[in-house]
Parts: sequence; structure tokens; C-alpha cells
Amino acid sequence: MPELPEVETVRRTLEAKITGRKITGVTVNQAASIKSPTAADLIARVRGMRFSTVRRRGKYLLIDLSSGDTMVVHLRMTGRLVYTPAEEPLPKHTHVIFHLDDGRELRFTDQRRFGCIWVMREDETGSLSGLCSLGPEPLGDDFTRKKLAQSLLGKKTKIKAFLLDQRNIAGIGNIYADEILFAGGIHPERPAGSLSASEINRLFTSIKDILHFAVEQRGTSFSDYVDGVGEKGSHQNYLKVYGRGGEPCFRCGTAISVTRVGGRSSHFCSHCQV
DNA sequence: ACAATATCCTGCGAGC
DNA sequence: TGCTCGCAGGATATTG
Repeated sequence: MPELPEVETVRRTLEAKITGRKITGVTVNQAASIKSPTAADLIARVRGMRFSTVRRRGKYLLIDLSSGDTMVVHLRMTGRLVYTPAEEPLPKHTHVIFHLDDGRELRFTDQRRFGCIWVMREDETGSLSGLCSLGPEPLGDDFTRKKLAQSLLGKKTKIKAFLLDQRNIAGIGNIYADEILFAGGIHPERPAGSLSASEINRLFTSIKDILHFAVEQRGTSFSDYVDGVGEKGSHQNYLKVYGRGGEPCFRCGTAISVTRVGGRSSHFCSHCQV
């Protein structure tokens, strides 16, 4: 599942490959993947343009074009954006293909069809719903201990649901929420506003440390995720709780619990997380 | 105002 | 063997 570390890895790998490449044409196999404008309008609008900067905000990729447009891509759960030689066979669920001037293609594939693409003027991206309401970037300088404490203040929602809400912090999904709460020793069902000062400190440090380490490991390839050149990450080898239901906690040996919190599966140690 | 649930979609494993 | 069912989950819409 692409979360911040995975999307950041896609951003880095794609930027190195597609910057300066010209789009010679676009094939749309699944028009529903394109949210705006229509598929026909998008094809006409990006043909002949070159990719410039590849940016990221939360789990959104923003790829600037030489025309002043920006292509916004959200991979959701099984989406992939991969730079591939044109002669390679098309994988199943290839919904959109950007043909490039170097004999390669940028392919958008998505088994579950939740991922989507928008093209709009760069100065209009700020009004895209979802993108415009994102909380701070957790690895950026503007995400501070103080800001985290303020956003937790008075919240009755469970801390797991708080972490998953992109309006609070941008980029955390189900895997990293569980890993962050384990690292911080905080039970996922604790009301967000009930955390003590020292727990907030631990949560803040865990958010930074876990996400930073996962980016270093080029993301978690638990099921579908690959980066912008089709390679898996290695962070799945370091998961402490996610996907480890029933297995012994690495810290205390207690079997890892799996329950549903905020409608999502949650993995935690009932002894280490209080 | 906030919180829990349904929705979208496909593949896979469990159970019969 | 082949069916059904539940589950996986990001974001949004809807219901409570």
C-alpha cells in the first residue's frame, strides 16, 4: 500500500528517469482512472509536453509539465506508476500509458482501480479536494512537537484513526500507523487527546523515525508496491507488528493482537502498548 | 460536530 | 474441483 515512504520512493525514482522527457502520445484503456479533464481532453492537453519537476505532497504525486500544467496522481492501494521499455509486455490492469520520446513508457497500472489521475493548471492544484486539506508533512520542518500536541488537544477519536486522517498529518497509512504506535508504546484505541506529554514526545519521535527509516529502505513491499522503475522496497523485513498477528512481540514475546480500529485492521502488542 | 459505516474494485485464501 | 464468503485498504459519502 503506497504510503508516504512508498510515494516518496516512486517520486525519487521517477524524477531521475522522466525529467525532460517528452510525451509523444497517451493511450487510455480505463477512462475512469482519469478524474479530470476527460480522457480525450487529457490526451490532447499533454501530448508534446515535457515532464519537469516530480513533487510529492502526502500520498499525492505532482508531476509538472512544460505547459504549466501539473499531473496529479494518487496510487491509492494497488496503483503503480512505472517507467518501462515500450517493448515489455503490458501487465494486466494497465489503464493509462504515456508514450515517451526515448522509446519508453510511463505506465499507470492498478489492479483495484482506486488510483486516479488529474491534469490541471499548476496554480489550480491547491484547490483539489483532498490535496488542499492535507495536514503537515511529517518529515518537514513545519511538523513540530508543538504542532502535534496542538492537533491532539481535546480530540476524542482513537489515536489510530487520528494518524490515518490525512487532515491531521499527511502520508501515514495503515502499515506505518501500526508501526509508529508500537514504536511509541501507545495502544491504538487510546483517545487522541488523552496522551501525556511524554507520550506525545514518543509519538512525535516515532513518526519521524519510522517514516525516515522506511524512506531509507525504499518503502514496504508487503503485497503490491513497487517503485517508479518496478523494484521492491525492503522495509517489509523490518515490520514489528503489521502482518504479525499471533506471532511473538520482538520486545516481550506476547502474541501480537489483531483487532479492527477505525474500520481498519490494527496490529499491536497488548503488553508493550498501553 | 464528530464518529462509525458503506462504497469503490480485484485477487486470494478459507471453508464447505 | 468449484463455489461462496470475507478480507485487504485510501479517501469520500452517507448514516448514526
